[in-house]
Amino acid sequence: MSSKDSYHHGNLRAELIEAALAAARRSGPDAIVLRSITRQLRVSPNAAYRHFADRQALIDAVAESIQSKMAAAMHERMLSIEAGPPDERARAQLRAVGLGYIGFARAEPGWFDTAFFGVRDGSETVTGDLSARVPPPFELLIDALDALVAAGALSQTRRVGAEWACWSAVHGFAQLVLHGPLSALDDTTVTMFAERTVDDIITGIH
Amino acid sequence: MSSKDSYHHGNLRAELIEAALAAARRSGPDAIVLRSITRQLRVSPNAAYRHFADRQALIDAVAESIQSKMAAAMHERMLSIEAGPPDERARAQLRAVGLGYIGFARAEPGWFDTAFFGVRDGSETVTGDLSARVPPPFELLIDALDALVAAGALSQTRRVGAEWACWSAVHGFAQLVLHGPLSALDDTTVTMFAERTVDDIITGIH
DNA sequence: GAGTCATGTGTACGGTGTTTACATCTTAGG
DNA sequence: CCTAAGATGTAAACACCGTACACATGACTC
Repeated sequence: MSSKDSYHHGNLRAELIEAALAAARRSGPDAIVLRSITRQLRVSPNAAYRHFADRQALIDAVAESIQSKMAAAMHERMLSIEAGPPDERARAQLRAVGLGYIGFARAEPGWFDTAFFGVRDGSETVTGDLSARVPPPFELLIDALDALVAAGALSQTRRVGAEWACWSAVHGFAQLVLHGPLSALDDTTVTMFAERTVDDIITGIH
Repeated sequence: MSSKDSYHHGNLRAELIEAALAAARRSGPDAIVLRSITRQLRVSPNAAYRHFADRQALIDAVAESIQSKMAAAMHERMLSIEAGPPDERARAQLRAVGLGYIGFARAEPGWFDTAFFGVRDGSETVTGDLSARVPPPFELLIDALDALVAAGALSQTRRVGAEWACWSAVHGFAQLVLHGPLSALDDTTVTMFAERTVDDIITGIH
């Protein structure tokens, strides 16, 4: 029991994020509705405003949390790669990053939809720290590409811009699976196409 | 003047779509709000329900319209490709499809966000015609890939699944540009990375 | 000309994010 | 220890939203 059921909740900010995480997991970012979440926590609707500037700020916090979980899942998948020739190993790691990205999206569609730049309002200028906050999953990708260079499997000149090609491919595939035509296909077929897509982009960047 | 400013509007369905298109163009799908649009057309909020089952139905109609515009824009870009060796030409066409897709997204971000499977509510099962309605832009991609096979530049076995890899790459890139980190970069740099991504995926599918 | 049906309006309900003013608890300083 | 300040909760209200239901209007058919 972390709540003190008195006037002051004591741990609201954390529990708001947790409840929002649970809601998003079931039904995506639109399920993060302040009134519903505060109701769950037996707290007035406005209580949330003591911890978040507005709804979007809560969503952002949730997104950050999800990104960490996602990076952890991807990292775990990378660990199960046996050693071998450095270049082959580097390529396998990169492959694991891509398949891990897609795998997380398929395993946790609600979370995935919440994690990255959801379709926001049109008149939005991202505030400031554009280059500062790098999503942990993206960092994994950067590292994998750098390792590929270090292993001599990718030239320095071809290295520049490769991250965008890779991220584009896996992110787009995730969208197609979660909300596009690929959602109609059975799991094994989707897995096949996912591997095809990841392998192709890895081949392509060389 | 297409309106008759009497009790019956006379052309409401079409004008609803048009107004929704204009709103979406400025600020994306969230800007398609029934009350605002019906207000513009000097019509009661419920009037829309005589032509669309609900808000989503209107959005779907708008999306379909945008997809047509998009395919037209992409097609136009393909026309400006001079003749040459069949395989080179086929590859150039495919490249134009990809760059056209991304180009449209950058030129009309609000429309692009509305055109495809926007992040919907979690508890949604797409109703029925999964395989039936193929977005026109996607058809262009299919044709370009088939042409690549016909030109002998892509084997039959490598053909299967190639559309998903290609679509994934360009769609993902569009997301990264519109709502992701790439939005912070200047236009020429983004164009460079777009070309890189498209070229890489085309190389990769072979 | 009468009646039917498509298409519009009025009113109302339940939901939302957010603001403003006020209540309560915690905690630091004299 | 007591008090003032600041952090954190509540209450009421506002301005929206999508949508259901009953009713009004007008166009087209027999």
